[in-house]
Amino acid sequence: MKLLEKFPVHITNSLGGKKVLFTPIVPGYIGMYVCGPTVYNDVHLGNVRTFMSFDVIARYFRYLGFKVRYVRNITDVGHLENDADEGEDKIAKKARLEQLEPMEVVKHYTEGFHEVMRQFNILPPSIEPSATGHIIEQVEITKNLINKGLAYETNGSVYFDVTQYNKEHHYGALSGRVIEELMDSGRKLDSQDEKRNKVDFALWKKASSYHIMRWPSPWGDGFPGWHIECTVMSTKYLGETFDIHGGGMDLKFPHHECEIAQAVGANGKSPVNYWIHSNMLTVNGQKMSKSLGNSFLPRELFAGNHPLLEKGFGPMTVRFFMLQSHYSSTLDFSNEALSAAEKGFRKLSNALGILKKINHQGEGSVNTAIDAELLQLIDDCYVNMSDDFNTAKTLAVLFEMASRINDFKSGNITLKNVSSKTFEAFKAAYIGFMEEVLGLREEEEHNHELVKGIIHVLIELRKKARQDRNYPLSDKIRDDLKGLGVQLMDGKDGEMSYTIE
RNA sequence: GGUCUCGUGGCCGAGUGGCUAGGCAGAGCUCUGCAAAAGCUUGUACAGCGGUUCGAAUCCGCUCGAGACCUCCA
Repeated sequence: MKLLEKFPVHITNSLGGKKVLFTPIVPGYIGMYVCGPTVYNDVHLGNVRTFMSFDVIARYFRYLGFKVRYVRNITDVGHLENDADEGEDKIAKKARLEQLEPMEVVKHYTEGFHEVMRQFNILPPSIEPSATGHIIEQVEITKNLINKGLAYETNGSVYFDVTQYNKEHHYGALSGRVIEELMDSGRKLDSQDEKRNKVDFALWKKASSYHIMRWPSPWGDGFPGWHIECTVMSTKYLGETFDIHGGGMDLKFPHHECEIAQAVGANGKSPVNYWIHSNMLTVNGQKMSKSLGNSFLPRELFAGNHPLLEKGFGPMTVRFFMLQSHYSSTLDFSNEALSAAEKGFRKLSNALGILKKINHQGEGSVNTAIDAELLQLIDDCYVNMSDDFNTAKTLAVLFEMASRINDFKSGNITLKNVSSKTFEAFKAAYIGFMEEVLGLREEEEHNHELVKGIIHVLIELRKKARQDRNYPLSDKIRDDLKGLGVQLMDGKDGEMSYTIE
């Protein structure tokens, strides 16, 4: 745990709202739970941002040497359209609309979700449990809460008694809500006859005769409420109290507040030590969301097939773009910002390619000032990441490192003046922070081998033309290729490289 | 209506009491047959008003503006 001692991690804990030193329950191990997607629709880029934020957090902890158990669920039942009695499960609704079995809907969108995660280089969690796989546990905890007097059954449905809970505990600690205000504010819901108080929320819902997703329970056929699945799955795999719980800011209330109430009610202890909430992706200042209809889908982004986009952007460009802001800030999505990100990312990516080809050739007289600067840059990466996962500042350091890499290449810095130990550490750090921590790799070449072969033929022809000083021809080759999105770059000694848009 | 967050230069976006964020775009220069890439130099900023302080983008108050949550949402 040397790295952790040198660069102790500080996290802004949503519970309390302060930046605090992170201390795991068991030294060297971290249990982390993040609310996953409800698989009733395509994931959009706002969803992607959240999973990317926690991907980087898990990656960094692992880079520091922690063993991380990362649990991210799949919500495949129990997500109500609203909290009223007529609330319909999202999966069931989608299935009805599309004339599909609910599990067909779940399968389809789960696979789509995984594909998107793969495209953005978001690593899979250690465990990916689904709500339908934990019906028994959800029934058990509901029974437990009834026995403790914290839940009640009405007409085949079971509700959590928030007012009762609040007598001994504090409902609203995470979100800063005051129960009295919740009682008499907010919009009115249609039918709440079944609930004792409007703040109560469903643990189990009775399935109406036409409802297609249903399981037997002590209260008749029904299906679980939304909040209970996360309580069950997080504590089952991570323990009654675990280190980190993450999710989007919009889940803070009521979802995460309810999770706390359920866990405290059932187990008598606070479930989570550190709550982390990632902020929203906005479009023209407004939250990107399915209900607002301003979502960007990944495939629209890649193809540039969206009214607000002038062209397509690769997933790594988007990843870089998102990591340029802090996870806790809103980030505005626009064509212009993405174009800037594309060029910025190319710079880092080029440097990565260059660095991988450079090897230290034995030292001469070491310049201690340069050596010290390079070592400082490595430390800066750790310091910034340990400071509440500040990817924006870390990227600024990586840009500085990229400049040094170009210095190595151009000879502005002679490698002989750098100790081999420092160089190897620098190389490992740049590659490590780029690829392992931030998950930035070179944009996937979707080009055919044939295309690459043809480009190389043209490069050879152009080389010949240049040797013959036939510049009109060599320029035509270069310009025509540029028109197709292939940028040739002449290096020293006839060396040639190219980038493809 | 209640609770909360935010307002940084042409654009995006870090930063929380004094010390260059960074990227993109712009200007000049170097290198190059010309480009591109790379390097060097460079300008523009902290919504407004008032207060605390030796000193505030950073703390406090007010005003204006934007957004989020209070209903499903990452």
